[in-house]
Amino acid sequence: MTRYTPAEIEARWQAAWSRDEVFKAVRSADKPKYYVLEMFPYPSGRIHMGHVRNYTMGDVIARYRLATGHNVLHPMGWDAFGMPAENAAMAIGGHPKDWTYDNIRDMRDQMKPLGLSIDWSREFATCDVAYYGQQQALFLDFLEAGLVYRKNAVVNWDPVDMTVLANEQVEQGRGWRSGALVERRELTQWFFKISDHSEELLDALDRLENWPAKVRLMQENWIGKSRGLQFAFSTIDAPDGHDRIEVYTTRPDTLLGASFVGISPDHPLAKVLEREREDVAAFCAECRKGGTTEEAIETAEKLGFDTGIRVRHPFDTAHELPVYIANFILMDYGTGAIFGCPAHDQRDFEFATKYGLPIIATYLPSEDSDETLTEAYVPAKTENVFYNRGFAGEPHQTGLEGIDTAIDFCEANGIGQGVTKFRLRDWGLSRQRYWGCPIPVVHCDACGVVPEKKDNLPIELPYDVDLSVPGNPLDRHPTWRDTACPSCGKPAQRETDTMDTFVDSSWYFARFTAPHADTPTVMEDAAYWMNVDQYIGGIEHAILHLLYSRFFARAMRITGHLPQGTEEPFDALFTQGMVTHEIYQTRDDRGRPVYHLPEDVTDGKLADGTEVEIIPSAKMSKSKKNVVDPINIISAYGADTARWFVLSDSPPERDVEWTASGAEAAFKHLTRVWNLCDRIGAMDKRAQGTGDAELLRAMHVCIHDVTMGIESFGFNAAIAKLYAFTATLQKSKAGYAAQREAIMTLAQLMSPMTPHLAEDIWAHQGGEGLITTAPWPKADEAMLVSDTVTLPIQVNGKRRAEITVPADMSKEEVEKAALADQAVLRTLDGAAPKKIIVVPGRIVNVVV
RNA sequence: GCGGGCGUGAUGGAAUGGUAGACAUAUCAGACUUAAAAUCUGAAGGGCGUACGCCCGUGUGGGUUCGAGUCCCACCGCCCGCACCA
Repeated sequence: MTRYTPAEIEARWQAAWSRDEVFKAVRSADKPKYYVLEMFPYPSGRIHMGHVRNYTMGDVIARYRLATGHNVLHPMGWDAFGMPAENAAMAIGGHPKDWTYDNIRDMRDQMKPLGLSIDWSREFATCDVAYYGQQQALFLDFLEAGLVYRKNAVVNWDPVDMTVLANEQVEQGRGWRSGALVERRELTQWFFKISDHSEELLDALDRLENWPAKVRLMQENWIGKSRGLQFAFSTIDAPDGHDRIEVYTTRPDTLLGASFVGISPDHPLAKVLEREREDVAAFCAECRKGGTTEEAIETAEKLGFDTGIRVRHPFDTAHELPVYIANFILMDYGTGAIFGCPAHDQRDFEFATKYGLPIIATYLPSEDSDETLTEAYVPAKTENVFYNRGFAGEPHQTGLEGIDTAIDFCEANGIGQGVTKFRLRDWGLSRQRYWGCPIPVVHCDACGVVPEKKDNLPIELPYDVDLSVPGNPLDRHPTWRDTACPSCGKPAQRETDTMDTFVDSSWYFARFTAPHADTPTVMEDAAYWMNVDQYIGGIEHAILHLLYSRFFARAMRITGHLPQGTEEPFDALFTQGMVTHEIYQTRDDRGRPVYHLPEDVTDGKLADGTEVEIIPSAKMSKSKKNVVDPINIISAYGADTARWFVLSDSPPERDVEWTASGAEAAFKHLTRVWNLCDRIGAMDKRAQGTGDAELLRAMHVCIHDVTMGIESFGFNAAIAKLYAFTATLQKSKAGYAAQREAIMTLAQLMSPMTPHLAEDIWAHQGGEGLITTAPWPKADEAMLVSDTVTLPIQVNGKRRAEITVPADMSKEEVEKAALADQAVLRTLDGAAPKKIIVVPGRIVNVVV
């Protein structure tokens, strides 16, 4: 008897796969292709259990597809640009580039022992010059196609770090790193014209049948289509050129309830007034404090400033409304101006109450409702209401009908037109950062903004930078910034902004199809491998990354970098849950929590006997000390155990709790299977036994169940079936031939999850070649049904008995047998059955 | 506020409208052992009963159905996404 030694087994089989290049993806016409992709990692330096779960799921799919005769592409790379590298360089010295490549090396070393079926020859990092140089080429093509442009935009500006911050990087109005109060600042930035594709990106969501409905819905909300009316108020006493104020509303049916007009502090009219009047300038300055985040806006007090300007109501020119500058109106949504209807909008209601403006209802719950409102009346648009100030259509109609008829009425009377607007804004890609892809343009005094020549690409990041001073080191670089204008050749300056790291991850999936090409993609390769058949990653990327990638695929198709039909690059998407762990906590003398590592806690106690408080499972986090390092698990139990565990217990889309006992159990089970293989291998080869047929039937049922499980992402259920079949095999008294067939099939069914153990069993039983490339077992339909079935018998829907009958028995015969059953007769107690329902192979229900 | 999801033993969770609780953890009992660990075997939703068995049971209340964890309606609770969006 030998022992299960994963460390030895796993190294051996990984070497064998590598030697035979079984995972190398090569274009071939004789097999269907299958592209499996997991969202590539940021090279933080350590892999964590979440990575293990994500890549194991992808690996199960990839290995299963390999076994079912597909030509599989399963690549891996690194999302390697970004702020952590700069922060690390600033905190501990060193260079972002060195830090990043060291981390990539470390993480690759930690990942390889997992035995993933990855074609490592396709590996790249987004910070490789070869990658971002091609990204620059894409940028130039996008620029030429009008998919990128420059404009002024309001951004979060950190005055200490001297950089733009993303909304996610602003906490309570302060820069997350510097702690400085964030300012709103207007800068000239590069934008992708994603909003031109709003309609398309929205409509195409319906075709993504194999995406989670949740993700599609989140994208739908994010794109945010709305239909409304755009029209203008004519002004009184306004500065020249502002005799009209354009507004947009989704509730034109409330037009008669308008009691004021509000404009954004960034509205052109506000800007004119700001220059002319000190009080307006002071108010606008006040509004500009604080960031642009939802959070900052949410907490800010609603402020208004009466400009003294008046506008005429379009329906009644004698009716004048005041024009306020208000801090809650955004310049980049709609027209940057609104009309306020306090009766039907809570925010307007509060504003009107604060500034003593009239509250005029245009619809009410019913004809006899009181017109004096104590709060805004905001019913669902689908609710039927009574229009007391309706101007279009019936007095009784729903909000939706009211809106439609109002738009029709206004259009017919020359007051504005119906307009569709989207919430989705253009994607600002400029970052005042060093560790990113340089934007390949040059600023020339004579020629303006000039795109670099493709021949001059890549525009490589300089290595010799000084990160000890805040701000973008590219701005201060002595020689890098200075260059010659690609157009006139005179001295000019490079753009020093780099691209948002989301750009890097928006096309990596396409680059994997030709990772070493000297063009961004190669048509034949992209045509062969695209689309990604199965994409797997976290729900946290439901909106931005996936939306940007969808846009990029379209942009790359337009610019000739992807073939037709790749507009939606991910055929199927799966969002997997996290790996969680309990938190162990005690309190110090001041009652503050002190966290303890799982390995320091035994039976709810510390080594010194102190009881710990156990906080329910939560995302693994260093600060809570509830992190389990995959490396430790692999060295203690092997990769197969780690892989088996993260797939078992919980459905893949849900979180799975890591427990020491669960990991232990996974290891014990794999040991049992290994011992079982050993035992069967030692059997007399001519040994006959009993129950061969039953064992093989159970085996075919298991093939069927596990295959279904893998195909439907029911990995936990598939594993449960494998446990059950292992128990059956363990107890079987079948002969050698049947047992050998059973253990080899078991190994095959386990091979996507525990590939190393599976290979070893295969080899041990004398299997031909590698189990990894052996064809997937097929369930014999004939073997799935047994000769007899046990049917439960219900009386009035309650289970009372069961009968065992031949599987092919007719309905009539089954009825007869059911009614003859002693337990049934007893329950019936002489009552005559009214009806008998026989569901063949399933159940019998007797109704009295 | 808008939108979505989820509520099943002590725990994680199974269950094409057809025997609720598969499989696993934790628990208990037994075998092996001087003993423990490991391993193996078995028990186990709650209640009543010696037993055959009976009653109750998938958040709560109703409905559809021969039959509901599953479908429909309402409510309660939890979780997630979006949101001064005009």
